Amino acid sequence: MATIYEVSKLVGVSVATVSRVINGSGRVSDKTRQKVLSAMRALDYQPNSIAQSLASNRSNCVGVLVSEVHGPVFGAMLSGIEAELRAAGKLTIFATGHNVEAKEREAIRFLVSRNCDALIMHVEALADAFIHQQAHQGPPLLIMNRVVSGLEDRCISLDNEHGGYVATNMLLEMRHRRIAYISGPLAWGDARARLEGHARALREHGLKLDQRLVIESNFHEVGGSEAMAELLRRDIPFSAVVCANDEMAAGAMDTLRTEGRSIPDDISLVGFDNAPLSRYLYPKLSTVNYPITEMGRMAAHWVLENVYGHSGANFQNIFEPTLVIRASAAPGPD
Amino acid sequence: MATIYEVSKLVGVSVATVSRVINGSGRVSDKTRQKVLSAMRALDYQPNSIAQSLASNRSNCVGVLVSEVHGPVFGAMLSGIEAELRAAGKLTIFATGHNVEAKEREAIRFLVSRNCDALIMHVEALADAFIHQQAHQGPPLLIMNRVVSGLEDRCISLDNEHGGYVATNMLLEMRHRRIAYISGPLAWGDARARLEGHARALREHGLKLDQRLVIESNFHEVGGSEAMAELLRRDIPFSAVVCANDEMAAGAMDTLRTEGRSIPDDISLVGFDNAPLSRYLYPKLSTVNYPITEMGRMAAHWVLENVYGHSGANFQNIFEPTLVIRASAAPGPD
DNA sequence: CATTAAAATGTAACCGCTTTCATTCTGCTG
DNA sequence: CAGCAGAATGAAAGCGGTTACATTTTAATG
Repeated sequence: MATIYEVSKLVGVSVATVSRVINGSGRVSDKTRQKVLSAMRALDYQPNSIAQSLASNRSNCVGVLVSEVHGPVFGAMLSGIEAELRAAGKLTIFATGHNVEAKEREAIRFLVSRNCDALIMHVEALADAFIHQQAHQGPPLLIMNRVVSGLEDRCISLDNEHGGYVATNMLLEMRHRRIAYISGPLAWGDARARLEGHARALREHGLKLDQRLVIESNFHEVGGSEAMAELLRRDIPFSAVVCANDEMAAGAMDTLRTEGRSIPDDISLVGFDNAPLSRYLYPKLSTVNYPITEMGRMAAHWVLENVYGHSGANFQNIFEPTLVIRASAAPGPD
Repeated sequence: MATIYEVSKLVGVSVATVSRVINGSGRVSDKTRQKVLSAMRALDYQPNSIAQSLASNRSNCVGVLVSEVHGPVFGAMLSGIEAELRAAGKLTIFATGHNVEAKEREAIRFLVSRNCDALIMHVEALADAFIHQQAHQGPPLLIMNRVVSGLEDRCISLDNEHGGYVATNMLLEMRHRRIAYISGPLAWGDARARLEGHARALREHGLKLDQRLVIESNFHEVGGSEAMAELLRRDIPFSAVVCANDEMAAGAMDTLRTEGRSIPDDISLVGFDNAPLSRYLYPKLSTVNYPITEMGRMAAHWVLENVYGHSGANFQNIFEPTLVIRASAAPGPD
């Protein structure tokens, strides 16, 4: 590979000048610029990005910490981030934390050791304190799907409460009155917020939350399946169920079918996330859209503006979920 | 961040010695090594990976080119690659090619410009010639899901023919005799191979391929849906359908349901890929497993051995697909 | 045409590490 | 104890760029 020296020699200018045309910095006469450019082309010259990074103290890469690469959420998020960054010539690097504190820590170390210029992280196991510390000593931080107090302006998240609200509200407007709820682990903020939204919707319709119709589960398919079995076992009438995510809804659907309940004729079902699987279930699942790709884009956007100095549009912290109406919910009994 | 100089100063040795203990290269007395290590700890020293790369001409990162980051296949592949590489302290970088030739080209340029030590690529639009060229001038190459002649030992792929064979064979053993086939674009090698496997299975059972029961589609859900509609329209009896991937199977399922055909009572259905969605369909889809995560792992493995000199296990080029039996296929008519 | 500010370009230090080669220590051997 | 091989360490030249600062050109002005 040609180096900047060979280019400078070929043109008969100093490397400084070549560097200037590469970076569009400093002033270079038009004539020289053209000569340099054509020499670069002639040699098929490509700046060595590592040398650039070392000299400029800019790696032009941003680290992304996710739980897993695959799976509906992270893939989409990474996808949004990468698309945006790549268009700006920045590199996306990533590491997985598997929702385990030690691994998340280690992943951060790994990404930081690669000198990323910014860090976008989706972590669940790490404590707020650690995040604060990291925010103060490491590269600029952005936190996804979580609100860390004191760092609100660095957090990009969904208005989960509102999501829970619209899900239940839709069922209420379909005249359902006895609505069960299968929740995620209430230790997690998002699960709590979704449930609160559910409760608020009920309140606003003059109903109160019946704790016997709320089951705390684990966001997984099997959990949803078991939770639904438990609900049926309790034998308290309900005509609709909100699940705090689509996976649990899939499990719940399975149980309902096994028990001979028809969806949505006997029981209406609503999920949350609008994960790809929700379109494949039968009947197709009504759910709450989680604009995770958009949120990834926004994160990348923030980085481009605040770290790389691109001027750009306004920053949006909180995203509003919207309803996705499909076949799994129908008007309830009068 | 502390530099190697500060460490060397603190210990009272030269940077060369510190470098030796960092890399475990050269000889260092045990006493000195200990002193250096504790100094590194004291200063919370972390080698600057960029400087290391520049000096050693090794970036310790490998590039992965995929079509998309999200989606069932690539996420899983990336996941396998990353897990393996990360365990070896290597960085995985990626770019998306969107199955468009120009973009795939550009993505390669991008990854190579980042000085990756190896390149793992899943490309569909690029011609063999270009791949050959790239193999000769760029970093070591590995090609996923495609067999490029002349570079067979660099290709990791599924035995698609065998996959097509086992899918159809299962149906034949269930006494189905009239089996339709919804194919992917026959311009693609994998789609062709799968169809060939199907044909061989038929032959081995003394049947011959009825072209009227074969439809070339596009690997997408809508395509599968339309293909199934077309099959029904042709009004040629069949009791089972093999779809060349799960997405088309999902579409086909939709159409069958709309047309009032019961699965598997009226029609048995088999997919291909064992994509996550296959578990969510109703009835759950019987399919052919595509061990893409394993294949990603293997790719990473090859790189670790052949580029980074790790000694390791044997290399496997061709992976065998296996049947995943679920509810969508049942014994056929006598 | 001399003067001068601005524009264009060059010089060279530096980014933080690796690695070659030279030098200094060790501990043995005869 | 001289002589010496091998182990341990150090000195310094890169790796390929960026950039502060110095220097030379250029063009405008009186």
